[in-house]
Amino acid sequence: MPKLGMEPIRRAALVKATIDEIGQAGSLDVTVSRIARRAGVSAALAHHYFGGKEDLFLAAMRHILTLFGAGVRAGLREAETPRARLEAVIRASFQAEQFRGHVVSAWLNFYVAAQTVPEAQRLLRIYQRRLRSNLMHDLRPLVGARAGPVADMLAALIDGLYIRAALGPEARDPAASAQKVVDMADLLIGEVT
Amino acid sequence: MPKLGMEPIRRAALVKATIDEIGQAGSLDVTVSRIARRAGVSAALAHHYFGGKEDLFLAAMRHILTLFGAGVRAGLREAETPRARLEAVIRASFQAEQFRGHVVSAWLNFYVAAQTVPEAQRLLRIYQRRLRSNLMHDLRPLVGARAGPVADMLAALIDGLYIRAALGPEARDPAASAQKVVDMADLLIGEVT
Amino acid sequence: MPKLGMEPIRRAALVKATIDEIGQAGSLDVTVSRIARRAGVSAALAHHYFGGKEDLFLAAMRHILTLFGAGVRAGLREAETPRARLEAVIRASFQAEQFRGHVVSAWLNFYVAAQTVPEAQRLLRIYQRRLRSNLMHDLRPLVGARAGPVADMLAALIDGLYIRAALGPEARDPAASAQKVVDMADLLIGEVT
Amino acid sequence: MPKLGMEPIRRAALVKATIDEIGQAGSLDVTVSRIARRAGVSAALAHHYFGGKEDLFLAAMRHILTLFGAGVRAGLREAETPRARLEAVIRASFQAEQFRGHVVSAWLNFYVAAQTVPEAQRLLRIYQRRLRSNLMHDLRPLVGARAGPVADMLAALIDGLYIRAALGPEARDPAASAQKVVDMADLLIGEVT
DNA sequence: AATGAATGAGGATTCATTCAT
DNA sequence: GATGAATGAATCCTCATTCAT
Repeated sequence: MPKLGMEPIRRAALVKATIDEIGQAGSLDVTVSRIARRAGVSAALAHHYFGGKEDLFLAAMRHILTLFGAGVRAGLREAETPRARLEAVIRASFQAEQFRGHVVSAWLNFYVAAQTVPEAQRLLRIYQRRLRSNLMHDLRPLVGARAGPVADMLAALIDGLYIRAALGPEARDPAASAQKVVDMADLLIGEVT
Repeated sequence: MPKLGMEPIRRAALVKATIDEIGQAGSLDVTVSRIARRAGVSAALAHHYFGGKEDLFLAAMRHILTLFGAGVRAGLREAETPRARLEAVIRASFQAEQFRGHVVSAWLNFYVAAQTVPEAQRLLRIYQRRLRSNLMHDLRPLVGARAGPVADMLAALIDGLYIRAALGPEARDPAASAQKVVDMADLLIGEVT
Repeated sequence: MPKLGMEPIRRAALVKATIDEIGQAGSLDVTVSRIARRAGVSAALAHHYFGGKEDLFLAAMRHILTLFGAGVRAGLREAETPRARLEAVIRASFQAEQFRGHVVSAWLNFYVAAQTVPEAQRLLRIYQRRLRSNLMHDLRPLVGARAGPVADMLAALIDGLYIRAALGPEARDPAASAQKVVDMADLLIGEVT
Repeated sequence: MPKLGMEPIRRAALVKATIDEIGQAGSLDVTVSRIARRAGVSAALAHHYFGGKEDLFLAAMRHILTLFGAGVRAGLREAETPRARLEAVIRASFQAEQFRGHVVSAWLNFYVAAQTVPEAQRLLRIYQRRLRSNLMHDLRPLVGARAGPVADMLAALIDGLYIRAALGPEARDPAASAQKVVDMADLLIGEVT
C-alpha cells in the first residue's frame, strides 16, 4: 500500500545513504543497489527519483554544500567584529559535521568527480567562490588590499588540512586544524606591508 | 616480432601509459585495455607483467614518487644555506613535471586510493614523512623548536595548492604557487616568538 | 515482459539446463552463458539467482540428490519384507531417471568436483551415508553382524556399474545392472559364515 | 647451452609433472604453465614436445596404463595356479603405485575425459578389455562358462572401490580393498551353479 | 508508490598457443 | 634445444538501467 508524500522522505534517505556509502567505501566505487539497500528501498526506486547514479551523487554533493552553508551562517550570526566573523568563517569549515569521516571522504571524491562531471565542477566552484567571498568580506577591513592574496592563502590552507584529515587517523582533530588556520590568519593580519 | 630484454621497456611504457590515462580520464575509472592500447601492447601483457590492475596503479604511483624524490635531490644539490635549501625543497614540490596535468590528477586519485588500498596508503605516508623531514631539516637552524609546527603548516599549504591546481584551469601556475609557499615560509621564519 | 513469482521457475529451469549441459558436454567445462541460453535467460540472470557458477553446479547436484531420494522412498513404499526392501533400494539406484545419460554424466563429474569443492564433497558424503544406511537397515535382519561389510560391497558395486555406464554406449542397461547387484546381494545373503 | 638427447628426459619430466599436477589439483583444470614450471621448463617447450595440452594429458594417461601393465605382468610372473594368477591380477589393480593419490585422481579425471576425447576413450577401452581378458583367462579353468559374468562383476567392483578411494581420506587402504575383491572372487568361484 | 524481473554492455583476468631469437 | 615475448579468444562476473505490474 504505497503512501502519499513519500517522495521527500525517500529522496532524503537516498541522499544520506549515498553519503554514508561513499564514506564507508572510501571511493565513488559504490553501487546503486547498495545505496538503495542501505536506504531501505529498491534500486529501481533510486532511479525513479534521481534519474541515474550521477544525479544521485550530485544531490549528495548539493546536500553537503547546503549543510556547510547553513553552518557558516550559524557561525556568523553570533559574531560581530570582522576578526570574530573571520574566525567564525574559518571554524565553520572545520565543524564536526563537515570535517570528518563520511563527509570528508565524500568531499575528497567530489574533488575527483569535479575533474570529469561539469555539474560537479560547477558546485565546487560555487563553494570556492563563496568561501573566498566570505573570507574577503571580513579581511578587507583588516588588511585592505591584501585581502585577495590572504584569502587565497587561507583557503588553500583549509583545503590542505582537509586532505591530511582524510588520509589517516592521525591529526583528525578538527579544532586543532581550525586553530592552525586562525593563527595563520592572525599572523597574516598582523604582518606589516 | 618478439625481442629479448623487452620487460623493462614494456613496464616503463605501461607505467607511463597508466599515468597518462588516469590524467586524461581524471579518475581511476580507467580500463586495463585502454592503458595497454596506449602503451602499444595487449591487455594480456599488462597483466603478465604487473599481475593486475591495482599493481599497475601502484607501480605508477611509485614511479611518480621516484621522480619526485629525484627532483628534490636535484634541487638540493645546488643549494647551500638552510634558507636556500628550504626554498629548493618547496620549489621541488612544484616542479613542472610534478605540478601539473596528468601527474597532479594522478596524485589526487592516489589520495583517494589511499583510503582503501593499504599499499597506496603506505606510499603516501612515505611521501609525507619525507617531505616533512626535508622541511624540518632546514627549518631547525632557522626557527629552532618551532620547526615542527611550521613544517606542518607548509606541508598542508603545499597539498592545498595541489588540490586547487587539480580542480580547474585557473591558477595552474606552478611557479606562482611555489612563490606563495616560499613567502609564507619567510613570514613564518621572521615571526618573533 | 517481467512477471511476478518467476524466481522458482527460473531456478528450476537453470538447474535443469545445467544438468543437461553437463550431460551433453560430458564435463564440467560448461559456460554459464550456454547454460543460461539453454534455459532461455541471460547469463546475468543466472548469476543473479545463483551467485555464481559453482553455486549453480551445487544446486544441480542437490537436485539430483533430491530426485534420487524421492525415488528410493517411492520404491520402499511398496516393499514389505526386508528382502523386498533391499531389492527396492538397489533398484532405486538404477532408476531410468538416475542411471543414464545426462544424470550419470553429471554424477561422474560431481565425483571429480568433490575432490576440490567442499560443499560438493559434503553432498556426496550425504548420498553415500544415506545409501549405506538404507542397505544396512534391511541387511541386518538378513545377515546380522555381516551387514556392514556386505553393505560396503554392494555400494561399491553400484558405484562401479555407474562408471561403466558412463563410459560407453555398451552396457547402458539399467535393469541388467540392477539385476547383477541383486544377484550379488542374494549370494552374499545366502553365504554361510 | 642446449644439450643433445634431452628429448626423452624432458618428455618424461613433463608427463610426470602432468600426473602430479592433476593429482594435486584434483581435476583437469590445470594449466600448461604450471605443468611446465613443475617440470622445470618453459610452457613453450611443453608445446614443442607434445603439440598441445590434450596430447600431454593423453601421454600421461598412456604412461599410467604402461605402469599398470607392467605391474600386472610382474605380479603374474610369480603366480602359478589359476587361483594364484587371478589373485595376482586383482592385487595388481591395487598396487600402491596405482591405487592412490595422484594416480587415482588422474584416473578419475581420465574417466571424465573419455566421455569427450576419442583417444582417451580408446585408451580406456584398451585398459578395460585387457583387465577383462586377464580375469577371464584365469577364471575359465575355475568357473567355466560363468567366467564372463564373474569377470564383469569383479571388474565393476574394482572400479567401484576406485571411486571410493578417490573421494575421501577414509578407506584409502589399497590392501584392504584388494582383499575385498579377492574374497568376492573366492565366493563367486565357490558358488554352485 | 514501489519493485521484482531481466538484460546488455563492459571489464578484469586467464590461458593455450605461436614465433623470433 | 629452449625460451621470453606476445596475444586473441574466451569466461566469469558486475552493474546501471528499463519495464511491466
